[in-house]
Amino acid sequence: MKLSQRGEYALRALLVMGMNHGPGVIRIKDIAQQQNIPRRFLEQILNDLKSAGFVQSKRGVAGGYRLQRGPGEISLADIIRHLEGPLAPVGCVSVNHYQRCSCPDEEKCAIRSVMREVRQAIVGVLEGVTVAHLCDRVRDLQGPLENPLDYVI
Amino acid sequence: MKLSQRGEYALRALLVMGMNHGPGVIRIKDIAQQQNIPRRFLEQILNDLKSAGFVQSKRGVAGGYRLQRGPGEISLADIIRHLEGPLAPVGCVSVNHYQRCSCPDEEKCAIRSVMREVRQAIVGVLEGVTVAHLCDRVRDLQGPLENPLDYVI
DNA sequence: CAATACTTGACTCAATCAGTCGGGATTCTA
DNA sequence: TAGAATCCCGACTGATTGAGTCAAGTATTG
Repeated sequence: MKLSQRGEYALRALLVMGMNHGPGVIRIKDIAQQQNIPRRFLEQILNDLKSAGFVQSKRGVAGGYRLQRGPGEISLADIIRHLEGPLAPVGCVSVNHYQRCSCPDEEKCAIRSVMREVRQAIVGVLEGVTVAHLCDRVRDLQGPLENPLDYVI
Repeated sequence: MKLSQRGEYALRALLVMGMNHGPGVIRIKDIAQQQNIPRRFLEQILNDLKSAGFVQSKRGVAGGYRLQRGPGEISLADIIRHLEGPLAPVGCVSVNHYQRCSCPDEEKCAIRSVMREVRQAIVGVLEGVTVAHLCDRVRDLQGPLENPLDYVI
């Protein structure tokens, strides 16, 4: 029940890209600085997000990254599933990555039935939140007083 | 967002002890056989559960393990917290094991606010289920037709 | 062409996971 | 009181994962 550092960095980076979504791109270096993420490591992560289709990149001098789809079309569930594997706490209740467990009778397993509820609870939250929602939250948390260019994530 | 093998074995073992709760004890060997758990590994796990106060043991010929507290007083949240650490997906939303993260401003962090919801969802389920509840579920899932001595977990 | 970015793959180092193993300490029973 | 059955304890291993680092390469623009 843990989000890795890698996963957290990815979310933060995607959020930055969400906040700045538009035709242009953002440099890795800027994201890294703004978010306190080791640059080399972030490179690796963005590369991964790219080959998974979450972001696209542009090389060369004015290069950088941007979201591939709109921020409203990327749910946290999608992202975390890609980065960390199944959301379910055990394989035997995972819908997308089901894996049989070693218990005598899965159908009658009480632990499984609880874990299914846990899974539902997690997925319920994470499916419902997109990068766009995250951006909204940032704006809410920020309050209307601050300079919109000064936002913090 | 994962329960380790160790954690799963522990839950299964505790459930067996819950189902057989009474003055007597159950042998490690029996639990291991019934639940398909490597015996040596289970020894290690039960030892841990013992020093954490979940179970007590009796040595010698008629030795074995039993729950220390009543099955209704042990929540899955307690058990999993002991075995796997924080239930929260990130340290910065953990109530019992808070840990600051590297984001610029935690109070205004949108990701954090989502993760707090995820934590709440998980904890909500796991705090509400005790070993006694698990036993009830076993009986429900089993149905009234079967021989009560034949139950399966 | 030079500077600036992204790209790719390999590499390290530490920690955690899932067990295994040997031998020791207790307790019951004959 | 011996011996068998049980739990107890610490060390050990081998594989995997986590968190980065690094070097050299490729594309783009001024």
